[in-house]
Amino acid sequence: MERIVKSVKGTRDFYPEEMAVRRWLVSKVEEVSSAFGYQAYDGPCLETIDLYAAKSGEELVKEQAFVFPDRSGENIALRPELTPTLARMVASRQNELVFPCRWWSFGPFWRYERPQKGRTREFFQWNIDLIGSDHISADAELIAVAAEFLRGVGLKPDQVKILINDRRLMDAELSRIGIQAELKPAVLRLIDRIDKQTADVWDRNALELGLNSEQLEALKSLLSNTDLWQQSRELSALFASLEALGVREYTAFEPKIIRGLDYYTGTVFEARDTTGSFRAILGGGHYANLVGDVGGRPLPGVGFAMGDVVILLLLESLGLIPAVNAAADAVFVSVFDENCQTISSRVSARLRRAGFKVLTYPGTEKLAKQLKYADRLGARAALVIGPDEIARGEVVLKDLASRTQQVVPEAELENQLARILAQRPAL
RNA sequence: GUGCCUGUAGCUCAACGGCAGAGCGCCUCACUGUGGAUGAGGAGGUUGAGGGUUCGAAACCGUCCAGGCACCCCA
Repeated sequence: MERIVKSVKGTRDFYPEEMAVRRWLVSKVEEVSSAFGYQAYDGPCLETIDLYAAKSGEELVKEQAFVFPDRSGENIALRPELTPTLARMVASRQNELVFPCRWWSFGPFWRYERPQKGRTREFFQWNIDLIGSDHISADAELIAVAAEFLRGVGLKPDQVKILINDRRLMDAELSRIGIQAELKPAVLRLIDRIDKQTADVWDRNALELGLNSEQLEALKSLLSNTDLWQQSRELSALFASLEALGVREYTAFEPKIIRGLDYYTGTVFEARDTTGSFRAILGGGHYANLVGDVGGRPLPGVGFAMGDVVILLLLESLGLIPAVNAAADAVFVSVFDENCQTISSRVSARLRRAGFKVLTYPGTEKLAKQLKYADRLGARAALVIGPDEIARGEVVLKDLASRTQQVVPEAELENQLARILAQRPAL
């Protein structure tokens, strides 16, 4: 077995079963994206390192991107995120695009990280952005998109929550309790990891940063104040908007949500399972200037990204991934023997032209083996056409799910097949 | 990139330094033109890889690989 060449660390093979699940996920993503009027787009998977260098200093690119020289010596990166690509694409056509524009994308990304549960080196990510609006209802819309997606895959408000905060509010609050501007970035980072450290360790880290004990107490009290959002005009409007959009129950204010990416300037949000046993499902926020780093005129927007790994782990754990079977609506046409091969081929072709999904057995193995094959593929129906049936112009039509069969005149085949396929398979 | 844990048949796991096994799954045959049953057979392993210790290693020791947990970061 070890003679088989290994796959690259942190990558996954998608066998038909996994591929079916991925395609199902993408179909849900596309469904909700289209429902809100978003258009699909994509960029290249290869980018020059310069695209990311604009945001130099960020760990995401310096430490976590796959970077290698191409044959001419130029440094190429496998895209670790889509936002810089999006920024370039928007900036290049800033004069012709219709703003605000609503774009979504689903594709592969790579990050050179230590793989563990919920984190791989190659993953797929849904990106969705509304670009060119500063209005709070744009923020509300993206959060509603996220909520409707979660609802669409069967998650209930008690299983998953979109936690929302606003960096402007936090900035104002930090000022109010007397934290100097230079200290704010470090304090924000500290807030971001409050749930990862024990209370006394966190307190000690806060004091080491330079906070005095009154500031520490004030900070802790504001982080536990779940009504703090009412002091923010933006967040008040946002939650009212979410109420009107019918997704309020999927959302909650959470002052501990900061998000790591620097370019968020307003609303920030992330979705988590309520048991807290998984990583963040999706994360996003409002940015003041998408295209500034790549040489365009300032353009605000809001967007989020969702990786395929965590959401699928969560859905799997809750039994929400539907059994997807490519052959569930297929008809299996058996081949009785060498002499019946032609008639089986004819019937197959006729059924395919009539719109059925038809597969046959290559060769003339004994019927039992052929039917077992059809059964294991999960085909819905099977045909047996032997000498007796040919002589009478009939076909044996088996309903593989109910384990029943009937003899039907050849002319009736399409009708009877359609009838069986229309029924829910009995389990 | 750091620390810790794990790795035995396709899957789930046994074997506490002494012949590498079970259940499920898989294949074949029977039930003489029919698939989730039953019965009878069978295949499948260099114990993640390559070293060391030992009379003897799946087990003990160090290296590498892979996965998981905590950091880091984030989807």
